[in-house]
Amino acid sequence: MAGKIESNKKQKKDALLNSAFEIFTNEGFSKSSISDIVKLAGVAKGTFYLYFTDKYDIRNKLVARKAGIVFKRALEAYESAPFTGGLADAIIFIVDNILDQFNENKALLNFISKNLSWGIFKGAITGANADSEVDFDEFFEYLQKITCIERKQLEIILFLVVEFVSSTCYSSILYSEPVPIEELKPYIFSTIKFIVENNTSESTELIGS
Amino acid sequence: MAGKIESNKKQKKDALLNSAFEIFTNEGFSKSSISDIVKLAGVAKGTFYLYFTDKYDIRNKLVARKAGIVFKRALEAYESAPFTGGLADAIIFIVDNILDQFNENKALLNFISKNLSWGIFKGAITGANADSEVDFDEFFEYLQKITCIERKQLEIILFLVVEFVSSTCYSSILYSEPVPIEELKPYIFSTIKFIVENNTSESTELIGS
Amino acid sequence: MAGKIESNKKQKKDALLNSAFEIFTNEGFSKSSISDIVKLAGVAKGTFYLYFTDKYDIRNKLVARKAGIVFKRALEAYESAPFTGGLADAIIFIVDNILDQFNENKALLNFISKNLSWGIFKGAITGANADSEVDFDEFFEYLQKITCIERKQLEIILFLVVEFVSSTCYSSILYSEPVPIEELKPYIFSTIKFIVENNTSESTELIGS
Amino acid sequence: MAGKIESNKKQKKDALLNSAFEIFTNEGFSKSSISDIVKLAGVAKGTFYLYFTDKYDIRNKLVARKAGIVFKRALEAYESAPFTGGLADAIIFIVDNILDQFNENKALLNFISKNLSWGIFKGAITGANADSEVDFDEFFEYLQKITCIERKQLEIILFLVVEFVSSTCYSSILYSEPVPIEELKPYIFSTIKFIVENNTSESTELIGS
DNA sequence: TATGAATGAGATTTCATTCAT
DNA sequence: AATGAATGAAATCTCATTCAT
Repeated sequence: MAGKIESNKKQKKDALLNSAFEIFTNEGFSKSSISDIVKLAGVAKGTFYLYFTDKYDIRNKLVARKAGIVFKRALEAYESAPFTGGLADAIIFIVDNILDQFNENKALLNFISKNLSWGIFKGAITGANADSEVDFDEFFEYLQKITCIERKQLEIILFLVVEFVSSTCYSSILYSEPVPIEELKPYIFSTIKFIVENNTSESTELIGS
Repeated sequence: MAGKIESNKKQKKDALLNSAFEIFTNEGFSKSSISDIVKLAGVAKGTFYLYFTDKYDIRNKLVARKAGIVFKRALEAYESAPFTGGLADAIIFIVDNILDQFNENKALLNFISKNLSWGIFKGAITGANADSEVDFDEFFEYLQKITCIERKQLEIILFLVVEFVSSTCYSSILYSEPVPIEELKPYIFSTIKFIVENNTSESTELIGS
Repeated sequence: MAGKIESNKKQKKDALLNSAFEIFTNEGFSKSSISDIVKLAGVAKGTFYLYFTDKYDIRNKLVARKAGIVFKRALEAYESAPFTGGLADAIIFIVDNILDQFNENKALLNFISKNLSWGIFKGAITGANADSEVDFDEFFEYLQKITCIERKQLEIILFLVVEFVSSTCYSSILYSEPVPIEELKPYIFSTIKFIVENNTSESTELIGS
Repeated sequence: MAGKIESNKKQKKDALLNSAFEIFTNEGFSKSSISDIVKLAGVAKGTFYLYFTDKYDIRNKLVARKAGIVFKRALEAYESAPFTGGLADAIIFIVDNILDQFNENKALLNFISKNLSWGIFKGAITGANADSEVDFDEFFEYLQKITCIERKQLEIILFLVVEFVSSTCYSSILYSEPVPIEELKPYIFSTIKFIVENNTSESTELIGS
């Protein structure tokens, strides 16, 4: 019984999140209204305020959730691939997978890249956010363990990579500007390789890979 | 005196642009209203609509104008400096100057980086936009001439650099995340150097420098 | 009590309709504002938009409703009168009653005749409009049954009468132009008599009257 | 020289009248603005106020002018036709011609019938209005002379005919409701014949026709 | 929990009119 | 006579938020 109520609650919340994503990507955030979202979700206006404090709240939870899903998929692909190579190659593998996902789902790219900042990314990392699909903290510790790179250095590297990739892929995938993504990939990958290898000791290797 | 009317018009338009910048940076774009802007500018509400179609219009014109000013200053500093070095060093010089400007004026950074995309950047390049302070087209041709790099290649390089710098400096300067800008600069500069040199023939040098 | 909410809604809508009529007839349609209407109705501005899409919407609903009331009253008078005579006399009786109503309430005449067209009249006939006080469809079928005139013929006759009466009574009642209504009535009635009798078989009589 | 200035003035005024007609018929009176009119006319806003006091003023002058043109044409056709018959037939001839003109130019019908009232019609009759193309006064005296009907009687007859025709032809020509104009004409004409003949002595004939 | 009618501040936008040139 | 930039009151319409049910 309680479970049914629980799942019913989850259902409404999910309906709101899905509707919000639909509206945000179609109309743009500033032109989206809570009225639109609840109408599409098929719930009453008041219900919105039971789960979210305002438009910004639902957006942030949505970004973390969507980014998490993308990231989780890429990680799963990486883990199930017969993989050998250093940290740089591992990151490139993951980035490549993410770029492909975005290429398939441009609305998603548009939404995430317009709203994902390093701040939200780090916020998601804390693991406090229940809406995120991944525990970034775990992933971080995992990376530290297998690369033997100190936390701060690792954070800088990831920061540079994340910012570089997200900002360049945006206009390339969505508008083929200045060139289509397939043409841009070599530049992106070689730069990632440089960023990673130039900032880690030469001997760094993925332990256990 | 037809000139008097013209100068009066320019004055009104400038007052609106300046006020809009003030309001946008203090209140944030979505919380800024046209009412606020005209009040601060000291003009009537209807006057706003003589010069701009809506809030988005004035924002875009403002971004191009402000970005142009920053860029122009950096270029002037570069040109008046006793400079020797390759293209990479030239770009690094300019980027360094821009980062310093942003560090001094964080509101400006916040405003520009939230709204400047490669699209707007390229839009500004066409020179069609009368609100821009620089003719990027000229600059582009100038670069081509002195570097002997073909247009497309040059565009990709600039794209990578612009996106990389603008996305990384944002959280570093404004929030010191993941590290303060001075600590991040070495990473940024080495990456720029890599991007430029890895994508140009080794012999590329700034002619006449 | 769901009924309480329903009756509350009806109350608000009625308040808006009544206020709109008041404002429209006093100020004229184009000088009436939604602000004025809601102020008089004692509801919030937003409430207006819960029930009507704009000024035109409330006007059309108002015309149908008011015209329906006038018509209904005339019909009731006709039905409760000890009446003998043909179709022409029946219509004249009804028209006479309507003219008297308008003569008593010139604001109503002004409002209706400026906005009532055969289109709206026919629209009201469909019965789709819930704001109309009469089911014109029923009335139409009723007329057909008792007069044995085919639908199309009946429609033309009514059209001619309605247009003739509404257009002539307007300036006569409101401005006594070219002559006061009492002086004009003989002309109107004899013309109605001609229109009806000239376009129906001589034997047409109201069955059951 | 003075003539040139005079004609220049007339040119501007005409441009304004023509543009106003264009805008009124396309956008509807209430949605037409003086801005739109002057833009289409290619004159400055201030110029409008040199010739007209406001939107209503230009509309009324326009109605009188347009109605006058239509009427004048019908009269000319009547005068140049080899005509025999009574007053009723003469009026029917003129009405028929007007209906044909309206059928050819529905925007004109829409504009005139929405704005022509007996008041404006009579106002036009005074001949004071320089924008009217006809001197209705003359026409009226002419009619009196040849029909020997007293002024008041004549006015009532014309009033009934004008209102009857204008209100019925509107929805018939524009919307074919309740039937197309060609199908409605017999009803209109027979009613006109009735109105005229029933209200004049039997011997009334057009003298000199 | 869930609803959705009601709110009303406030945002955007229009436009007749003026007046210095 | 002609212009058109400027005005600013006033209109329309939106929408986050509340609260009685």
